[in-house]
This record gives sequence, structure tokens and C-alpha cells, in this order.
Amino acid sequence: MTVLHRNDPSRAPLTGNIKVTREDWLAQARDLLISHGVTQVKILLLAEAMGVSRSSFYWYFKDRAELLGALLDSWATDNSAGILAMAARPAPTITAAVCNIFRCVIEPDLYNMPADFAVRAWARSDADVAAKVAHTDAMRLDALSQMFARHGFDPREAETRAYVLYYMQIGYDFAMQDEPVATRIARIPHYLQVFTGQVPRAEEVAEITALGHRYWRER
Amino acid sequence: MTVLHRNDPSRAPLTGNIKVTREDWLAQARDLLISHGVTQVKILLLAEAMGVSRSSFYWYFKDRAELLGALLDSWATDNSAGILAMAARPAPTITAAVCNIFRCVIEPDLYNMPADFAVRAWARSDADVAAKVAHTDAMRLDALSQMFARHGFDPREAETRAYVLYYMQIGYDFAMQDEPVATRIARIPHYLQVFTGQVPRAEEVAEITALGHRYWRER
DNA sequence: AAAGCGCTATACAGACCTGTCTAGTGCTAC
DNA sequence: GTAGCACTAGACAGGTCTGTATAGCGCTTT
Repeated sequence: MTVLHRNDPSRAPLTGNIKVTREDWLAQARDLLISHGVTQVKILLLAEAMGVSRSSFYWYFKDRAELLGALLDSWATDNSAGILAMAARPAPTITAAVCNIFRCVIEPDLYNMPADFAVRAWARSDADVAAKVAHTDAMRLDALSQMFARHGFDPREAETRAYVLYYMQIGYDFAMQDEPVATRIARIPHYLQVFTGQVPRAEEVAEITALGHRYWRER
Repeated sequence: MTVLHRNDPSRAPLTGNIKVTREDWLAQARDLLISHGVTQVKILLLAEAMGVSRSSFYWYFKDRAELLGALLDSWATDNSAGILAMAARPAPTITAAVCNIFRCVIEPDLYNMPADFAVRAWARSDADVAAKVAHTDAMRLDALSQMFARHGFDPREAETRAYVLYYMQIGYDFAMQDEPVATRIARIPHYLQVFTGQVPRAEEVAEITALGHRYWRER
């Protein structure tokens, strides 16, 4: 669970009668969205979790709809930056370029996969959300297609490889939440070969493998 | 929406004071699970949708938990048969074998993808469901790995290709619900090449493409 | 025709959730 | 030191949902 402002020593202490901030409400709502879906994002539950009266919510937000809107907006702006940056990053080989994309799955700062799922599940019952998700996917797929194209794949193949790379990551992380880290890392060179049709260099594999170990060990 | 027994001319008319059956409650619940997630599977909503009193529900089920259990069981038994059968089916080439798997995505009778999502989303907040899903995935992945292995891939590569094939389908259908049919079909030969590392035969592509047109036209 | 069986409807208690209204709290500025 | 600002608490009305108790309906059996 995200830490509340009032419990975070690195942030300025709250003054006056303030117990929680707008950001606290949002962060808490995001946690609930991710863990239990939109329908469970309930003001009552948020308030209870933070030890605050439910009615305080209405000081920060007009109503539940405004909260959900803010949640969606913050997802849209935050959760594509990393992947777009990694796709645009220059790389000596296509396998190295795909390794950059792998970083998004490894480093939580670059890309929040669980948030993506939650929003996609939400999109299944809300057309506005679905439209925003579709737009986001199109942007990301375009960036990935261009990445493949820069390394000499013809446009149609570049697009297909972008699709396979992107949707396989989504499917994998959606469905498979607890494959042992060692197995997952051992598979990396094979994935690189399937995704690119080329054999990765040893040093590329070593680098991304090390990164995987560094981040995934902590879980 | 699934048609109610009483509205289905092909089934024996209901006798006595019966308005809906246990199967109707289940089918309706399944629809709601798929469209709006577990938390929205509410007896009140089901009853309203079927034009029946809410309390009749308790004749067929002890409580909501029993309904959800039955829903999960029916998913577990029904929704893997097609994919396992297709994976086991003999094929002259690996590309033809993968075409058999593609049939699962094309023919709704073989595999209900939306049901899979709904259950996976459910699994994110219910450990029992997660365990059942993990077991199901393991069975399916094993069948796919063996399929690749039968066509000469070494065990590790067979497994990796099984993963990419399986999770890409899941990710794709999870995220991308409305790519134009023509585009999707045009991509089939490229997918085959990425998934297998081999160029598909023209007649294989023709056959699966025709199947795609036949089924997807109707949507 | 009356009793029984299988299913359905109404009514109720109680939990949960939203949004509003009003009063209250603890700083800050004058 | 008191007035105001920024936020919080409590109480209320009203809607939603679950599960139970009890009565009712329509066919079948005798």
C-alpha cells in the first residue's frame, strides 16, 4: 500500500487540522483500483483505510466520478512515458533495443503493469475508458513498430513484431504473476530470439539478466 | 446476452410455475461476470434482467458464494477442452499446428476468451481462483510445449515458443478488442513466421485465413 | 377435488454505500 | 484574541444489495 503523506518522513509535515491530502485519496484509490477493480473503488473503503471520515472526501472531490476521472487522467499521462522513451532510445542492435523494452517490465519506475491491467479491465465496461486505452495502445505500438523499422525490418513485419512483443508482455504479466524469477530470467535470450528472429549478443543478455536479478530479487 | 430457456424454441417448454432454470441463473451470471467483473455479479441484477423475483435465486443456490463457485467450476471444466484438443491434433508442419491453435481464437465454440479474462481479473483478488487459473495455464502451456517439441524444437525453445504463442494471444485479446478484421487476418502469415521461425505454406495460410473470414464476418 | 410438489413473490431486517448539511477543530493573519 | 481559512466529523436521507420468513401459484398425483 502506498504510504500516506502524514507517515512519510521525507515530506513536509501536514499543518493545521489536515490528516490526508488529495494525493492520498488518489493514491489509495489507485491501490484499490489495481487490487480489486473500479467497482471496489469506494469512498467508504478509502476513508476507513486512511482512518478519516468519509465526508472529508467531498472537500477534495465533487463526487466519486471526479475521483475516477482523475485516476484515469493520471494513468494516461504517467504510464506511457517510460515505454515510449525506451522504444525511442538508440540501440546498436534490434536485440539490444528489445532489451530496453524489457527494462520496462523489470523496473517498476518505467512502467506500472498492474495499473495497466486495472485500467484495461475497467475499459471493458466503460466506453470512455476504452477509448483512452485504445489511444494509448496505438501510441505505444507505433513507437515499437518504429523501433523495429529503424533496425531494418520492413513496415509490415516491424508492426507484427511490435504486436507480438507488446501483447505477449501484457498477456504474460496479466496471466502469469508468479513464475519463479530464475526461470523467467533464464528464458530471456530465447524470448529475444523469438521476438527479433536474431541471436542476441552475449553482453546484451548479460546486462539485461543482471538487471532482472537486481530488481526481481527484492520481491 | 444468453437466451433464456423460456425464450429458446429449441428447448422443452418449462412446465408448472417455473420461469427460469438454474442454468439460466448461471448463464446470466456468466454474462455479467464477463461484462462487468465478479463484484458486479449480483443476485438483484440477475433477477431484474430475467424478470424474476430475487428471492427465487435461493431456491437454486444456497447463497451468492455457491453461485460463484459453480461459475468457476464450469469455467475450469469447459474452457480448456478446445485448446488442449487443438494442441494435441496431429499436423504436418509446425505452422499448420499453430494454425490449429489459431482456430481457438477464431471459433468461439473452441475457446471463450472473454470468459478467461473475467476469471483472470477475478483471480487478482481471490487466491482460490488464482490457484485454479494457474493450474489451468500450466496444463495448456504444457500441451503447447509438447506441440512444439513434436515438431523438432528442443525442450527449452519449445517452452519459450509456447509461452510467446499463448501469452501473446491472451494479451492481444485482452487489450485489443476491435482491430479491423481485415488487418487482423492480413497479419496471420507474419504471426506464423514469428511464432515458429518458419515460413508457412501458402495453403495453410489460405485455409486459416478463410476460416477467419467466415467467423469474423458475422460480428 | 384435495393434497403435495416445485417454484415464485412479497415483505422484512440489516449491512453497505453515496452525497449533503451542519457543526467543529486547529492553525494563521491581523 | 478573535476572525477567518482549510479541513474534518457526525448525523441524516436515500438508494442498493443480501439473506430469511412466509405466503401464493400452477401443475401432478391420487
